[in-house]
Amino acid sequence: MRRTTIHDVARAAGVSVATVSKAINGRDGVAAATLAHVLSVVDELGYESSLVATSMRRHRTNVIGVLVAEFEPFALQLLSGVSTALQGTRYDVLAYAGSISAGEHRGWERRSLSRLGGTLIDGAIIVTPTSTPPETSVPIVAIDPHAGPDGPATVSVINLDGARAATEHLVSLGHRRIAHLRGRTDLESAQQREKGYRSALEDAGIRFDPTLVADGGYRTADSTAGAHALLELPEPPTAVFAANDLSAIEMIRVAAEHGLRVPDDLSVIGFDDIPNAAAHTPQLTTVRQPLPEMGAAAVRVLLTMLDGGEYEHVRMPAELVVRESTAPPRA
Amino acid sequence: MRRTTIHDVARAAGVSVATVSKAINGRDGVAAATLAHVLSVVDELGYESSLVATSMRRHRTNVIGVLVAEFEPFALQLLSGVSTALQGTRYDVLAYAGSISAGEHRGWERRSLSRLGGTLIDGAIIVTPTSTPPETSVPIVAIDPHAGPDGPATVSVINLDGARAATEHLVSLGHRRIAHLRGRTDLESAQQREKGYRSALEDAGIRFDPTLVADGGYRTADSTAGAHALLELPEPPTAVFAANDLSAIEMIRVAAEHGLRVPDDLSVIGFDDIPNAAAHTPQLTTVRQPLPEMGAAAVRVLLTMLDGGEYEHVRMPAELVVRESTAPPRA
DNA sequence: CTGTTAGCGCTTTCAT
DNA sequence: ATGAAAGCGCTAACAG
Repeated sequence: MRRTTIHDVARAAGVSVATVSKAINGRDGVAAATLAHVLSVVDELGYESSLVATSMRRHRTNVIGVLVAEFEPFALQLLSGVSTALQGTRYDVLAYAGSISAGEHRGWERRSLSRLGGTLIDGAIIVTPTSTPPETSVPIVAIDPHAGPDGPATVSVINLDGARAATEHLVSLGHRRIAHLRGRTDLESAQQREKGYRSALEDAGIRFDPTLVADGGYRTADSTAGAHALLELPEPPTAVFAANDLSAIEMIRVAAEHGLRVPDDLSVIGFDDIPNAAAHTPQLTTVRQPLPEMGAAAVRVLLTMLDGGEYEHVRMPAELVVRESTAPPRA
Repeated sequence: MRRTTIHDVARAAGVSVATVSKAINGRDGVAAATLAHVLSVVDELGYESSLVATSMRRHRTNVIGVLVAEFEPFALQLLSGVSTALQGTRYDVLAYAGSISAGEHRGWERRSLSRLGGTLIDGAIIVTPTSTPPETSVPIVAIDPHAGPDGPATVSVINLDGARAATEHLVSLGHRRIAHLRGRTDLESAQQREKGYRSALEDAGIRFDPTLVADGGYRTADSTAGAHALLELPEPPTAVFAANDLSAIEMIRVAAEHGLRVPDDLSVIGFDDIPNAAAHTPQLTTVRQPLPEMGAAAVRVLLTMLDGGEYEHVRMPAELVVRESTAPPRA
């Protein structure tokens, strides 16, 4: 079954494809009678122009791309905000997970951008890119940007303050041996969170112990080893600040494997406040990022850029949310 | 800044575009030396072929489309499952919310399908379509299908049993005046859930009262009026079975406006078990749909179809999850 | 082994 | 007011 093309419409209406194109796009130079007739045929045949073909000729599609490495909860929440913010505008959203078939994780955003940009999408919102995107054919804004030299537009939370708040919360509960399961170290967010952790320790007069920092990479699977390592330390921590909720949840799972209960035997705090954080047992204490709002902010910046406006760096506050996974250390 | 095209590569490498194309796609008929040279230029220039242009010529893109009306939690969870299931295959995922700019909700899937199908995506997974999709140029599978005559492939939960379980749960707590905030009545799922509700009432010897059924439409905004109507009845219900979690949550919000607390003054049960259900206060009692698994099932069916296999109707069990939003009626 | 050519579905000058 | 033709970036015959 072949799709209906503009040629089919033209043939059925007894006019040329050029006329059909004009009729559909409201260009003038079409007689009222012809217009009505063509549109009725379009309707009858259920014709819709191919996004691909249109995109190729006209260099504008009215679709915004959200480029992600994979559809994990963080990206999904952002997407939800982006989608809501785009209601009532002339733009549709298209979300693309470009690293799935590629296998290769690094550089996925460049690949996606090259494949979609300039055609198909008018602008892109890139989530957690693995590098600072190069000058591209379309405007882009990065959410949770790479740590390299500042690319144009970014939206992120004030990670340093968020991490400080998390660590201070643990300190205030009486913990002294506080570990950090860190994030994807190529991202600015992970670097800032580690920095916030260290600075809060310092302020509390706690000596920084490098053996208490393990890699989590922001992903469940990448956190397992680090979580084990932390708990198998000769002198294990009584609390851990995980760089995001996914690794916090994995931390808790691994702790259970070691016979440790949270928060009784170990306090765990995360970062992000994905929907799963509050749904988890125990409910996760975390630092909330206003994900939908960040998505909306990215849309705002991007639309401004598409209208020829200036780019911007948006920073939003992160907020400590105390729930059940943190408690004072055992006596 | 223009995007790098195959012409740029050809020029830089001093060969024709045809040769570049062959080199990139591993076709034979290219000398080893030429191949190496071309690939090095490709690398240097950071060239990636345009998905759009490729799609137009070759009628295959290795991308699967997930078509949704909007990115709400239900679709997002499904997307997550789809994405995971596609790992390790040669397919990428592209999610498209086609009704955003259109404004018009009805028929969004036909529009999306026409715009993307045949080009851009090799197959589509359509979430809650507003009609039975017509024979199309690409294989499709519908999740939570329309109630019309069966289109080819579908994936859904056994809604009737799920709804019965929900209603029976309410009955077993001692409720007799049980309302139903129903879903999008054009969907099979909503019809089956209402049917399950009525059949469970009947089995319990409770006379069906049509004034206890209000419209919710599966969306927060569409549930508000129905929720109010139910509570303003001369003889209001003591429990309500909301057709999905979004409307259950709205039901609870409206109840609070009426000074009613859940579950003390009113029991509310939802359907779906979106992440927010467990995160809500009070935690929502609901009927769980295995959303990620359903997404994965849809992928499996679609890949089979893409390989020339037969379509299938997958039905999965729904499971009652008792949490905090239901309790016995007040004495 | 390499290049020339046609054409995917559409929009846009430019003739008529 | 209408249509013929060129061309967006690419691939697949086909010639050389």
